[in-house]
Amino acid sequence: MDAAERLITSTQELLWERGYVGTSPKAIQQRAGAGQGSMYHHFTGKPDLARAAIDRSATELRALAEEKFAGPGSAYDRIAAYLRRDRDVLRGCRVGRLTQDPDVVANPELREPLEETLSWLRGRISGLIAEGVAAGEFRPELVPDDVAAALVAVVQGGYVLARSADDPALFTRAVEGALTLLGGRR
Amino acid sequence: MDAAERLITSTQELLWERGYVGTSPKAIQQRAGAGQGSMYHHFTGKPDLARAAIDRSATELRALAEEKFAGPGSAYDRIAAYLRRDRDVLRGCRVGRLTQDPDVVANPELREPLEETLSWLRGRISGLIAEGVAAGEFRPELVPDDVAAALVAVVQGGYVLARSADDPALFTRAVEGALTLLGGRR
DNA sequence: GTCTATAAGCCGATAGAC
DNA sequence: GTCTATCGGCTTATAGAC
Repeated sequence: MDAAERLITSTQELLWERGYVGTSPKAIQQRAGAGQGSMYHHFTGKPDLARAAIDRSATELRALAEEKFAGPGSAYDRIAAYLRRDRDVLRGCRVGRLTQDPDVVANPELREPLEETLSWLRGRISGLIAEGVAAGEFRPELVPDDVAAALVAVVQGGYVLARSADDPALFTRAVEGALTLLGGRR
Repeated sequence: MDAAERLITSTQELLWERGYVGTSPKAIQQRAGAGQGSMYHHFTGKPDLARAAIDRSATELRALAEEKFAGPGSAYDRIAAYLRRDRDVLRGCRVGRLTQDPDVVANPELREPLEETLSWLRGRISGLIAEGVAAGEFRPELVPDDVAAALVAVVQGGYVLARSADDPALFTRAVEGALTLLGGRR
């Protein structure tokens, strides 16, 4: 693994753990085992490197989600598989957490991959809801885009609850509550 | 308003805007119009002042929520009133956002008010769900604690969605989706 | 109570040698 | 490509005068 690559993965880790404001070039360099010169040779600065790292994390997240969305079973089954997928809950969401970073949200270059990822997620789930409604699996009054937003929000908010109490079980509670509300094969 | 008071409210604002890691004593002092000496006279340091500010924000949040929970109408009505209450959505949650701050979560003194607040919120909503189930207003299979966690998560996650897209409407989508799923007076 | 002075170290970056 | 040197400014205090 070359230096540029190590810088990106180290930045991914630090952004996940400490956010953008809490991550310094120095910390990135130390974790990557690279010097100042190396970092500023490969990237124009902290925002440039962060963008590369966020893009990488976004791609990883989509792949993990798609694995469940494309799995077997009914629309409900696939949504449930996504919501219940193995997560290191107390670490939070590698993409969603950056939403709380003022310097990320204020910078269109850095916010773009966040918006794209969460938008894709909503769209993917919305399609499954529509599919389930058409199949008579879900109540017909469900508005796919709204329900999808609610489900994505439950995941993001589940992390918040879990971290506030230092207890992953609260994430599970929120997800199970949402699945009961969704109520498949009524 | 004396200096100690101005320091607390300034810290509340900055924690809300920039989080704990992103808020420096210097920035607090400038916003409060107070000097170094003043701040370190009234508080032992940044964590001490932050704790006072977080306690204050937590109290404010509970009061705003209780206003809706204690309002008129059925259980569904009161939950809907809470979920739909006026919010400056793009600012995020003054309490929930601190959950993403590694230095807050790592410090039991700072995490405590977060846990208490979100726990109280879940408990309050759980009680309303149980009330609604008993009244035949909600489906009997709803598990109050789980549904309450899901609804609190929708609010916290709604902020995430809205901030990711710089669009408050996504918060509204998530909340309306959740209310449809909850489906009062079935 | 509030002020100013001082501190060691980090922040994000640039410059130029190798 | 990577290294070291240097930069002005910020960080989180502490000390002591007023």
